[in-house]
Amino acid sequence: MPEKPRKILVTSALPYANGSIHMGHLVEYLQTDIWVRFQRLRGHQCTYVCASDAHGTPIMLKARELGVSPEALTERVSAEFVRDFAAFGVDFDNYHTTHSPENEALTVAMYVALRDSGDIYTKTIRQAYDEKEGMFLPDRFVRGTCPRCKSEDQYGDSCEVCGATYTPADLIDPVSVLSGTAPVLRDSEHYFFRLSEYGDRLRQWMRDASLDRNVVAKLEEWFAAGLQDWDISRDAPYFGFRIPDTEDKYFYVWLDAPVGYLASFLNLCERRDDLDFDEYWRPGHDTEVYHFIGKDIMYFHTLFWPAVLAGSGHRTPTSVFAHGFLTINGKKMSKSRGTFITAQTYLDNLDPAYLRYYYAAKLGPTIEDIDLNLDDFIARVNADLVGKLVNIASRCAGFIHKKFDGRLAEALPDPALFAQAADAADDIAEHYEKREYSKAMRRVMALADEANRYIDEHKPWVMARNPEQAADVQAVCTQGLNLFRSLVIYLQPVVPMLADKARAFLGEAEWRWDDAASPVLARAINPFEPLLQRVEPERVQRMIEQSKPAGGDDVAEEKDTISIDDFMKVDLRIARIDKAEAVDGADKLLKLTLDVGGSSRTVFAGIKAAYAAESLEGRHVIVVANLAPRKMRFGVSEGMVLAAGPGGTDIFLLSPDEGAEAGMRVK
RNA sequence: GGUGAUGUAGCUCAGUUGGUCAGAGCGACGGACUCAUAACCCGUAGGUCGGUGGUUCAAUUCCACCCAUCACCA
Repeated sequence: MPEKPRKILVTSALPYANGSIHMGHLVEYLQTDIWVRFQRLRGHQCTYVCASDAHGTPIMLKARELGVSPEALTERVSAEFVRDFAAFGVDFDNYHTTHSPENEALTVAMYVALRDSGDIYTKTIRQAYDEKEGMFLPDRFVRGTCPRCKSEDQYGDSCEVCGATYTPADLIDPVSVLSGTAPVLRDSEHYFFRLSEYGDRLRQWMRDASLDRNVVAKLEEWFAAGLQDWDISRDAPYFGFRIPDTEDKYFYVWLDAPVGYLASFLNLCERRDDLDFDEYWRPGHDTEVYHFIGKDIMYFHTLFWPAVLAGSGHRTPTSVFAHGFLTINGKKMSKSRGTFITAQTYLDNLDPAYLRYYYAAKLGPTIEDIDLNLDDFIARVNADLVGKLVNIASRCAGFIHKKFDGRLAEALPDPALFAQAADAADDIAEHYEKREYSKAMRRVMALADEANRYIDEHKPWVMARNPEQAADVQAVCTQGLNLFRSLVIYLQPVVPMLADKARAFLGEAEWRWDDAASPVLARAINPFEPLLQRVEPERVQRMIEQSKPAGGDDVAEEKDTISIDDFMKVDLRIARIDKAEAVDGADKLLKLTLDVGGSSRTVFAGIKAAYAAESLEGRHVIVVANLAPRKMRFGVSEGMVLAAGPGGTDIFLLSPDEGAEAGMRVK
């Protein structure tokens, strides 16, 4: 089934050069790298490029804070990225930066093409401006009180409490996070890209790209909402590329970031005779281009990016592959829990092969999130990789060396069993191709079970006691080692470092995918050395400890613990229930009228299943008095009464001891 | 709030165009073995397939609503 060699260009999203690579980033780079290595193993020309995303306000400000130039900052961070990626075996053909001459030339050229074809126009918009800092503020750099639910200290684009979306101008008491001063609104001319003109072309592209079902659903949603034109400019000061024919307008970082894919590739083409830029980026060629991204940046990669490419005379991506987010032990990564694990901290404690295998064992082609459960991680890696796979070689190699001078038998005793493993190649390849890595891993491990069962059934250690059966011992172990070899070839894209060691042990040169179908026989192999150590739980524990913040400062911002000041923000009061009544049409709610020391207020509480309304009147409870009012279907709730319990009929209201009076503060 | 996704044995996950579909691996328990990094092999474990209604001869699989978790809202 050898296919015609394909020419494939693959990218991973460009990491933003203001932090460290962590476990979450690695999901994407490892998913991509596995796919790339698989394609190469199959004999295709697969080129993998990436770059640091170096522009934008956050990097500019971080550099300023550190007292260095943005260039110096991003260069330093990029060097760390390169080191981390290399350690995890991420095999880029090129790693570049968006702050490069190639990228500037390409970005400007694409902009000019779009402008000349009428896809760019200018419009004056009104935006938050920090007069003290002398700059316009991105939405996230303004904080204030949510106009809808009145929650304090919310971002300028949306409220984390009630989910409302708005603009910084809508905030009550807005404050610039840079200077602490109140921003003013100021007019500025911005450049817009006519995305709205690209609806039909994008729909067509969506159909051609055979995107994941969930990605299509998301796109349909956006189409239904109507495509809006895209603001591609930012005012100085800004770290980025200046827009031609302007003095103080810069390209928005999200315009030049994806161009970085082209720039990195162009930079590589300048060094490689076998790669032609136009063959991959101009229409009409038989090459393939794939972008691996996280689901959070689908908007940019499935709408803006294909439109910008098409509008500037380039080809559109063959497809875009989106993955989900990583949780650790079922929760978002958290510094205080020690699950904000950087690549470096992982490497200080554990073998990258573990993580590559574990991610592969959990990854599928969808945008579903995956969970790194550390107990499962230890069990899975040890059971599958060490207990099953490596064990096959380990239990056969000894006999071959001790009894047969390291020489394999002339023939396989059970060709059918070997064929079974060899025949799985197509299925496994298809799984890899479709990014169904978890299915591929399952299949390989099932074959490993077969191999172990085979050895167990033939018991070479028993036959070894009988000199007449020597040939059988050699044959059985040769069979086992060949099964092992085929499986390792299948796993090479996932655990290349393990495969390299196995290949050295078997004394072979480079492997191709098809080599899994033909056994190695009648030749000497090298002494067996442990190919992979078991995961030591203590190491995992240490990694967690090392990932926890050293001081107490960082803990507070993690929200797992709060300061006394945070607690004092909560105004807890004793309240007397004056009236309690069932709410018409609500299954769980009781409407409570509370006396909170002179003032009266209404609170809806979901305690109907646990308390009869009449039984409550007159009793004292504890209420959160300064909770933002919340509009409910049956009226506005002006607080919350405290209760414990799992819910349903098991709800238990908190009461003060005798003597407490309505209105007293709880602290 | 709107939209989308997810919720299956202790853990991680398969699976069903509705009827041997209630599964795998790990863990646990029992047994066997000793070649192997206490690995491997055999067997057992009975989870109302998030909840409540509905459609149907039949629903975990279809529909509605609800709950929980997550994401997106340029």
